[in-house]
Amino acid sequence: MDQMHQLCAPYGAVLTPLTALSSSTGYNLYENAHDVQPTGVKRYEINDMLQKIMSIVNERLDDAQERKHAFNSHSMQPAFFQVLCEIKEKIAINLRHLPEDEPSDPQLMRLDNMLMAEGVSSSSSTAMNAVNASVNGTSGHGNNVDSDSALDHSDYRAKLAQIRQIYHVELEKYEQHCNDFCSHVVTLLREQSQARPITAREIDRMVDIIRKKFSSIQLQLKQSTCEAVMILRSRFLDARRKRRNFSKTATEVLNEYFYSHLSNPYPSEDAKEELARKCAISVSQVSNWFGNKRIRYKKNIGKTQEEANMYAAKIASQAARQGRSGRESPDY
DNA sequence: GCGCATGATTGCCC
DNA sequence: GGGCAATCATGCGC
Repeated sequence: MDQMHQLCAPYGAVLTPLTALSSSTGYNLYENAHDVQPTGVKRYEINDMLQKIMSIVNERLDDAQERKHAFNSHSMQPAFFQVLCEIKEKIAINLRHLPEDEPSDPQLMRLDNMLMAEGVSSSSSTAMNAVNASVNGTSGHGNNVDSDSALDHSDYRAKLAQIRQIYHVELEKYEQHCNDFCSHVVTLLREQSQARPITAREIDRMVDIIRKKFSSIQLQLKQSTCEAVMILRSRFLDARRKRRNFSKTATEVLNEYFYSHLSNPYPSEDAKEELARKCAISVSQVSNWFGNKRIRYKKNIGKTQEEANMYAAKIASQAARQGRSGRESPDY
């Protein structure tokens, strides 16, 4: 914002160095003993002009138009402009000292990624896909959903859609204000460039600075949105703790695999996917099931022996049937 | 309502 | 990252 202050500073801010520099510019304002300048303009005229310039900045733009026009058409205006150019050169308000474009903020990138992943900052169709993926994700219910959880899901979707809507409305508002402010500043600087040296590149720089300021506000908006999504998500995840037992068929399929691979009950990723497909559950649910099963089998090996025998007999009879029909035994 | 079964989560280890 | 062990939270039969 310092650069903005420097560029938008009242004319008075550069009038003090004007005195000091006047002798070196050839427009010595005060040293003439008879109060007459080399151009034939008297000292009181210069003071009068400076006073007018000073007062212009305190007036409304509309009210100042006439006086600005008078200033621009004044015979001393080109000389004054030249003085300001040289002053500017001396006090080094130039682009060499302005910082180059900064790399993308990693925090902003993280927030953007999260908002994209949650389907908040992407297009609407992609957003709903992301929401659906989030709701029916790998660690979720899979296809094992009932009407209660469906209600939870629709509630989650509705709330996420609400967050998305608020986010986009606010974002649009910020962008609108930013554009309005930028165009206002550009107009102002272009107008001022008639009276003092302001290059097009400096105006562009100023617009960049303003946009960066507004992007910091956007960052806050993104942070707030992320927080809201996280809170909503954590509530939904809590709700997902309401587990549902697997279907009888699913449990049988899993048990058959477990007891037929009792020497090494560690299904490969492919086998887990196949089991997940057969049982209509997710791969992570299959992993959970086998994790629980291994521990509980080991803890209770005597008690589960009966179950093991039952499945062993079942597997043997299946193998016998398949042998008679010439089919190969299923292998995950 | 109680106790057990069971799916999910968490923290730790390798 | 996968597996183990402990634990939580819920389902379910009695």
